[in-house]
Amino acid sequence: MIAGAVRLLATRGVEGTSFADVLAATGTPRGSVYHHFPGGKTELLHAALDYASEHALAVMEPTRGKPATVVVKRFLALWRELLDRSDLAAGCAVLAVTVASADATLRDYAETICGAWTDHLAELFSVSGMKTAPARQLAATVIAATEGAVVLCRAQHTWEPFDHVAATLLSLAEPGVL
Amino acid sequence: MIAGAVRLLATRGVEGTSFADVLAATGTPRGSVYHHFPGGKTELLHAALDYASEHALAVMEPTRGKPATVVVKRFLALWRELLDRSDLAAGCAVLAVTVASADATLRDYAETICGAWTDHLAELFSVSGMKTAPARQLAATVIAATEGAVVLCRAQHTWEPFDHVAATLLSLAEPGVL
DNA sequence: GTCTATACGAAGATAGAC
DNA sequence: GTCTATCTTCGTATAGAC
Repeated sequence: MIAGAVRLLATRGVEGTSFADVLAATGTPRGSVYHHFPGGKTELLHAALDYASEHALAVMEPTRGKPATVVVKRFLALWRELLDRSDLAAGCAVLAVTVASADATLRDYAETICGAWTDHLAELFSVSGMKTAPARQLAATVIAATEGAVVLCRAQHTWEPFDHVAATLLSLAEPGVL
Repeated sequence: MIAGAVRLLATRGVEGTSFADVLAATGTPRGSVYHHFPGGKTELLHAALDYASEHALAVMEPTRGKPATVVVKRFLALWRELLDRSDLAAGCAVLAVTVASADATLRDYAETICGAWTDHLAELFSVSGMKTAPARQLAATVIAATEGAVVLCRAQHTWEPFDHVAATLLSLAEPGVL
């Protein structure tokens, strides 16, 4: 059910992710929603963000110690898979909450996740040999450009933005560029 | 009223932009909404997207013939102003529609706008002396990274992502890099 | 735990008076 | 043109039976 919420969040946004939709999409019994999520929709979306965030962090982790280009490649692959599986319809659940949630608690949690992603990516770059400042710059650029590319691909129904951004980011991750 | 809709769209998303909110934010009389916008909310948001798109294109235009770094600087300034005026709360109206609109007509219009932005930016880079392929790659990267940076700044309440991305994009726009 | 039924509010849209 | 009143739909949340 949490995974279903993530999927809906990523494709239709916060307001498009109603309980009815989540239930219909996952086949979950209706009567037990507030049994499992006493906090209602906020709690469900909170769990969904958590799930999405952990998944992303877990995917990045095995690249620890590898060159920066490998880290970037793995990060790009994560999002390429998302776009591919959804036929360019799904995006980032965290971004969806950031730009369209009325709930300040949820937006704050999205803030935490974004910060964690940046820190994690920057640390992976540091371990791979980059100095702290360029590592943080590269991390911010990679996350921003990738998130933006995903949105553009969804809008334009084309892989072109993603391919262009991927090429650019990989060249930026080459040793000595930043 | 259209400008008010753009503002709400950029800060709260599609579902957060109710007629009541737009009216309250702009002081428009309530009874005449469907007089001016017979198509209802869809028509209002359509007009809002149009307005936002034209504004962006108009801001870019005076950089025609200037070096690519100047074009990028002006584009970045456009978004820096938006973030600054809203204290890191507002974002891109077109992006908001792309990620959270149930209306396929609106999403399609957002697609058109994204395409127009990319084409326009790529043409400015071409005029400034870049070859077609790198011009398109730089255009896609600039738009994606900037849009992503705006979202991250909103999420984290920090200018850090934007500053990092701005520095990276400016170095990418230097002659001969791409 | 899971169900049905229902209360409650929000928001889009329409009708008709002025 | 602008207003008020109202209809309708939808989504969250609760109550209570099984």
